[in-house]
Amino acid sequence: MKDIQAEGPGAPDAAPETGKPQAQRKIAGAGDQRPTLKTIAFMTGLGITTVSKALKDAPDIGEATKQRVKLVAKQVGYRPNRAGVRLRTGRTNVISLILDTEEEIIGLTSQMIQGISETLAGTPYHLVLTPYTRRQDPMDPVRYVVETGSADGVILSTTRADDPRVRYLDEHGMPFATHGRTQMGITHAFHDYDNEAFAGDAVSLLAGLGRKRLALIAPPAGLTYTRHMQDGFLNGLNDHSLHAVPLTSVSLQNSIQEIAEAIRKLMSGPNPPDGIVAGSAGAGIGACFGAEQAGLCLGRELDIVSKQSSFDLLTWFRPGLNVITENFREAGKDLAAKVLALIEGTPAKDLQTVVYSGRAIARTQSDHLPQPAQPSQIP
Amino acid sequence: MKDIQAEGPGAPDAAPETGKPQAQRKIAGAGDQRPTLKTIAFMTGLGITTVSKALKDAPDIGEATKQRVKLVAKQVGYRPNRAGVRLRTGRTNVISLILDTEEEIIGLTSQMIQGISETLAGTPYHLVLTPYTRRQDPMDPVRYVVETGSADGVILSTTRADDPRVRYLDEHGMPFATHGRTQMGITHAFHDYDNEAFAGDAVSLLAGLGRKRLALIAPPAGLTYTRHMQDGFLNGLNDHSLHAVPLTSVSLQNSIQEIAEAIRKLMSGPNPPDGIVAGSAGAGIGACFGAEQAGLCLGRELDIVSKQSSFDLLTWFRPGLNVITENFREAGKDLAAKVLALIEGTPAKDLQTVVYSGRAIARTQSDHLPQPAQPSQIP
DNA sequence: CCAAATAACTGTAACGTTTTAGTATTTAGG
DNA sequence: CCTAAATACTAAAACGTTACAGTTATTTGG
Repeated sequence: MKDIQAEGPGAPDAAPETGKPQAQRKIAGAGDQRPTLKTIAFMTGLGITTVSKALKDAPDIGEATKQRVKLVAKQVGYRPNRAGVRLRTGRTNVISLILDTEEEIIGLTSQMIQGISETLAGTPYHLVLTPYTRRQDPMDPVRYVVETGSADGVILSTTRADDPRVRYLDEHGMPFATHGRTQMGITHAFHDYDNEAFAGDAVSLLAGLGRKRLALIAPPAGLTYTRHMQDGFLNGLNDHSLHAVPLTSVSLQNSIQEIAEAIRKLMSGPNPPDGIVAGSAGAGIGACFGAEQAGLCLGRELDIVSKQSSFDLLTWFRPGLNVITENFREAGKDLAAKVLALIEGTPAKDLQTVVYSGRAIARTQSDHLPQPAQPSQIP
Repeated sequence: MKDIQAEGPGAPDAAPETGKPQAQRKIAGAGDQRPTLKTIAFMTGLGITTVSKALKDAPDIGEATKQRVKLVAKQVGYRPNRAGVRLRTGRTNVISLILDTEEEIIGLTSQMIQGISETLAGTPYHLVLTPYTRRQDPMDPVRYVVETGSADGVILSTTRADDPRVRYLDEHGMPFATHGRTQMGITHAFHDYDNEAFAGDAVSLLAGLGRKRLALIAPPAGLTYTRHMQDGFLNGLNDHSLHAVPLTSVSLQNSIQEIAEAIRKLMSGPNPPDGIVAGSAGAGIGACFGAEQAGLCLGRELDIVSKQSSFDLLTWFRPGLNVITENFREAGKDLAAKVLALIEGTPAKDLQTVVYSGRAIARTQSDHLPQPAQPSQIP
């Protein structure tokens, strides 16, 4: 148990005020005189080294002394100076979250951050955001972190089956965990949602509703989970002897409007699907709009199964829109925990998780008062 | 112009590889041998001091020397060591974003982060997230940042009219900018959306649609913009001689479900409103659901005007749902710029902005194919 | 009783940077 | 020609921390 050492915004209570509220400071941002090891050394009459060791329970310090030092440290509200530690040890106490700011699976960013913060609270770790845009090379932020040593660990999102960032981080020995798997023969920590199961369940659900011709709004090509979701979808179709309606013009990356338009076209064209599996909340919404613009009624002419983030937006969105939830908050929580474990030496092979939230339940029209009373199940 | 000094993930291109890809490192996260001032000093045959000064264009270094030093620095990919700088100067090159993780005005977090990152790219600043939950004292993260001097500047969200965090930061001389104004006689940097104008416009729009009895889904009590929005709403009602329908059971803080339920009740009760102003996208969605559950049709029995974040979700959501956009990305961009300006010495009074996106346009039913062709304007 | 081992503590150096107070060398002023 | 000032450069110290190599006392064991 790091006791006093545990620093960070979520750490044990703040010290009683350091002193008087000093009006001016020499350097921006620094509270005037915060206690250092020297302060404690002076107060206890011990050497700086002794204090340092006592605080981290070194074996060659007397028990009584440790107690004394810790007491004083707590009293004066000692918090180790991050810059000092970092300079000396190279340890940054920083986890870097690298994210594609343009990607916005609705609640993803905030939920993920929330989860990560939850894990990091009470540890000395800070969360630093290292975003990049699509115009940049995705390698940029990764290289930056490694080259400048600006973090002890990294969390990656939007993972690709063959992801150069993963190779780079692995080669450079930087601890990292990815949201999503890879397929490149590198053993690394990851947290993934079982998109295959999701798609499979979605198909089963639609099959149960009597649907025969299904379309999938899939993630953009290249991401690992694109394959997973497609596999699950196709296997599901096979299992239930249903037909696929190809839809390649849009992916989850497209805007709601674009998806809506694509779905409208699809539904208005020849041989439209009677069931749609949407890989994200945005796609689900877009699909609804598109179907409506084509003059169709969800739950009657077609049903949709959509994924949504833990931010519960879709559940009550439309009848005929069935929802399976992926919990990004949990993902963030777990990813952070994995990175911390890596840093502490846990082997990556023990830090691989695939989760699945469980099956969705087909929702009936009765959940939606304003709709015509007509069961969505076609027996 | 900080040239070479400009560090950060968005900085000029990375150095050509430091050396061979070393497999093991002494300390996690550090690339093996990255160049320091000492390296450059050795290479140029100059003293460390000279190099340091040359890189920051000190006046007492010869022009030729500066050129030489900068060239070498660029060649070896020199990046100042953050810990060194921070230890020596107290400067962290960090901006801390303090946010209530439970608050989730749909795109807020990610949009804001995107904006902030945009400003910070190309500067040496990193963005550190310091979240807190409702169970904590909102002062905790603020105190933490000040006491540990862990940032050069702070961005606050969910600002209150009388906000102890603002007082604290001001008293301790920590540069900060708030998203939203305060009313406590402290001059500080802020970026605010003109919620009074928003509500006023929303009312005008509903008045133009012939609506007479309006309800407002307002922010939770205590936040500054709650007052603004209410004022705008009430003034608008006055101007158009409309009536207010009180709605106090829910605020923007409530979940979509809770809002939907409250609106359903409201619409089913005596004297229901025929127009609703929703202060956030979530509230707008909830209001739609609630109205539908009460068996009403948007655009016919009632109209709704909702705010939404720049993440364009509502525009095509329902007919009768009119949208006014608040751009959180711009807010983040501006807030970050303001904090940087503060750090560089710009007085806070010059860093106060209220923006307004402009009026919404009443949307007609014809935008929505599946709806009965019936104009939403009641002449 | 002395050597060796143990326990408890400490000084020095170093991490990379900037600031302070310099030292040479050249130029200008009288 | 000598002093004063300007120019170009630099060594040393310090920021707070930890690793390393000690240094005392005290205890053990032969």
